[in-house]
Amino acid sequence: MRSAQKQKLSDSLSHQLATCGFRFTPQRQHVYSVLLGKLDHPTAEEVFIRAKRELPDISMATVYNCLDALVKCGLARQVSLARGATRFCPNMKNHCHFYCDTCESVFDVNLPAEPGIALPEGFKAAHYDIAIHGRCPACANGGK
Amino acid sequence: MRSAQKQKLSDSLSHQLATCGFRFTPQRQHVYSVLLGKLDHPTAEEVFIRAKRELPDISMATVYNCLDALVKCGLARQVSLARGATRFCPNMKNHCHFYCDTCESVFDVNLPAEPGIALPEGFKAAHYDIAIHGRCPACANGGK
DNA sequence: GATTTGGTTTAGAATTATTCCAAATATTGA
DNA sequence: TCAATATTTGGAATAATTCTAAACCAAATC
Repeated sequence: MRSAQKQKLSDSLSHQLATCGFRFTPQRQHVYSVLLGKLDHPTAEEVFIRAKRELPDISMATVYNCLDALVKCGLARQVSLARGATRFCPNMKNHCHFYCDTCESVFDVNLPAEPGIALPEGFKAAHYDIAIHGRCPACANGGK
Repeated sequence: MRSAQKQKLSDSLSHQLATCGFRFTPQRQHVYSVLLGKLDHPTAEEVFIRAKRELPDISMATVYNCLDALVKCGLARQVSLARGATRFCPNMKNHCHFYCDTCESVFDVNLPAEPGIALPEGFKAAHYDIAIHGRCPACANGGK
């Protein structure tokens, strides 16, 4: 990534954090860059392992804190697809997730528009989470 | 519930289990009736507590086993909405879930039709899981 | 510039959620 | 009825997440 681009990213991160009353810290910056570095829906544990390469002293608690801050300020989504660890996704475009029940991989699937589901009186929707379960191409073939 | 109705339920349970190669057991029957008894999306722990009232010796491992069997044979859905325990839902009609981020309650929301999302070549969808996050009527008013 | 204030990080303990295991038991099919 | 196999049980083990207190750090105040 070019340095100017990196600068831009950290400006927007800093701004988004500030908007929600969070401080900008090296840990948060790095956790965000780890998320952006590989869009494979890592768990907190996986983010922790990746973050450690550059910040060897970062702790698990901090990774959770950073991820939560990113989610709260709208720079990442938390993805709960099955029992087991929650995953994180920095793709904030309108999309949903395909979860392969066989290999447990997650794929982003573009959504043309928000679903538009009629809610009963009084419910206030903040966001939609659509998950499609099934088999990915590799598992649909291989696994018979 | 009338006895004839109960009989019918356990017939269909027995049949569904058999179809997937599972055996019909008193524990599975009771766990299923616990789920049907209160449609509030309980966690495995909550099911365990409720099931114990009638089957005091049932174990947590059995509750998980029963719930998994019900899910696999199509009599219940597993619902992952946030970090923390998975919940279970015996409503198999076409519906989605509204999750109140404030009080953590779950509500069923009717869906007129399946969403119909275009998947990339090779992906095989088994089922859709739509969750709407936001605030329920009580929390939308009270909080704030 | 020194001080206060409060958010953040850290390591590790604690808790929660789920899975695994081996022995005992129950169910199904022959 | 008997054998074969699935299921249940209690408890141990593991995985995922949260909590806690002390140290640290940045921004606001004096």
